[in-house]
Amino acid sequence: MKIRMDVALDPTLGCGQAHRWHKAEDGSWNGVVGDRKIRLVQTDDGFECEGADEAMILDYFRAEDDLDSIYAECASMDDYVAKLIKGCPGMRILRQPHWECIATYILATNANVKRIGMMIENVCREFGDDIGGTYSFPSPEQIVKGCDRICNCRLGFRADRFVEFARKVADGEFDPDSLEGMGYRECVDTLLTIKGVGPKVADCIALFSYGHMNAFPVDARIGNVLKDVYGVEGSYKKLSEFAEKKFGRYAGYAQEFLYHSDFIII
DNA sequence: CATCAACCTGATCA
DNA sequence: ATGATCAGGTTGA
Repeated sequence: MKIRMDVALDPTLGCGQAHRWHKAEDGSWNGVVGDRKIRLVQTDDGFECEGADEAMILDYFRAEDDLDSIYAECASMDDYVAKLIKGCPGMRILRQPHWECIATYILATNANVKRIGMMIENVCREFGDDIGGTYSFPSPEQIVKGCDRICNCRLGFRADRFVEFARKVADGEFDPDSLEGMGYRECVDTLLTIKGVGPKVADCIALFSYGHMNAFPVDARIGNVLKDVYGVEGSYKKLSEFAEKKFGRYAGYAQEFLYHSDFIII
């Protein structure tokens, strides 16, 4: 199926916002979203897609976002970001499934990207369904049901938090869909009630799953950029407030460009 | 509210 | 080779 869209798959799927995509040697992108095994091939005006229906993939790529106007607004807020944008066109923020996004980001604490990906694959292999050479992201129920095997996933101190969250969702105590209509602040505050979700992870989830484009996750790397480029440092709250003022309602997009400023050729 | 050590594990570095 | 250090942070004191 052919999808027409202003998008560059490499920065969008390779930037680290989603963890289950892998670029094959032939240049195609293979990944799993929920229980769908998907293959994408970049074309001049979008991409070729196998494994997902059109509505699902348009939703996942936030097809309603007009990159030109978003980039123009980001660029108008800051010269440095403006330069980065020119060097990295077609980068889109995704809309990841809520449960999957929260669960995976609970694993993303104090570990490097490689290990995060490894933990996620372990979880999928252990609890998910075999969907032909790879595994679906497990449901909360699948995790709860097999939680005595969690040690096989090598999650370390994250294991308890991960299982506890799965149990809460399975029990209906926490409903990821219920955050849908919330504003940014309420969404983040609700996410912060989850054990294993702190301010940085909450912002990642708000941005990558609930569409709060003003969210600006501050991790170690972004902290360095803010210090080196803008001369600001301090608490999460302080940096976060600086970013909100500096980059405006699309701060999340600005964050993505700043995060990868090392790799973007200006 | 700000600060700080401890935390599983696997990779990297001395 | 073997031990120290570090990595998309969060928690609890």
